Amino acid sequence: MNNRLEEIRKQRGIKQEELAAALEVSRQTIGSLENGRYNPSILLAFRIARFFGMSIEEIFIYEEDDRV
Amino acid sequence: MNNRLEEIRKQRGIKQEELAAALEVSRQTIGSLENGRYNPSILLAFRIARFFGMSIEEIFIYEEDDRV
DNA sequence: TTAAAATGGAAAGCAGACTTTACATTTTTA
DNA sequence: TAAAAATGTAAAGTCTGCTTTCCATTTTAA
Repeated sequence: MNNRLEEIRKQRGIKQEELAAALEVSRQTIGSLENGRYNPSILLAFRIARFFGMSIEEIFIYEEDDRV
Repeated sequence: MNNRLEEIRKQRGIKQEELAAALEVSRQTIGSLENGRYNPSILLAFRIARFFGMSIEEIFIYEEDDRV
């Protein structure tokens, strides 16, 4: 799964650390998501989407062959 | 987090086992989601939403105090 | 109303999401 | 250009999502 996290975060002019604080997760979690090391839990995805005022689908890009 | 899985599945007149097969997960996974034993991964949430032709937000109901 | 089908749910095991700690590299600023 | 700030990334640990197996309970159908 791809995502537009880094792009959206930079549009808003905020740092990984600030986003992490706002979402109450670690900075490493944000970095790991931005660099595709893993996918967010659905709860974190909701919190990210809500923080940016967007839908999950606008931020996280599901690809047909993504397996559970 | 709440969800409308059971309601939507029954609207479509399909069984847990059929939904499980369509999504390529186990029947127990569907039952566990419907009964709130755990939340889906974001990949499974995407697959469920796509299967029903709905958005994740229409099926899974995030509540403000849900923590990661 | 009994047999079959559907659902509920537990246990053990594996993989992935997230944490903290720690250090290296890159980018920004003075 | 040197110091400071921001980001990359790894390791070990915990917790949760999902699996398979198994059995009990509820619902449907003959």
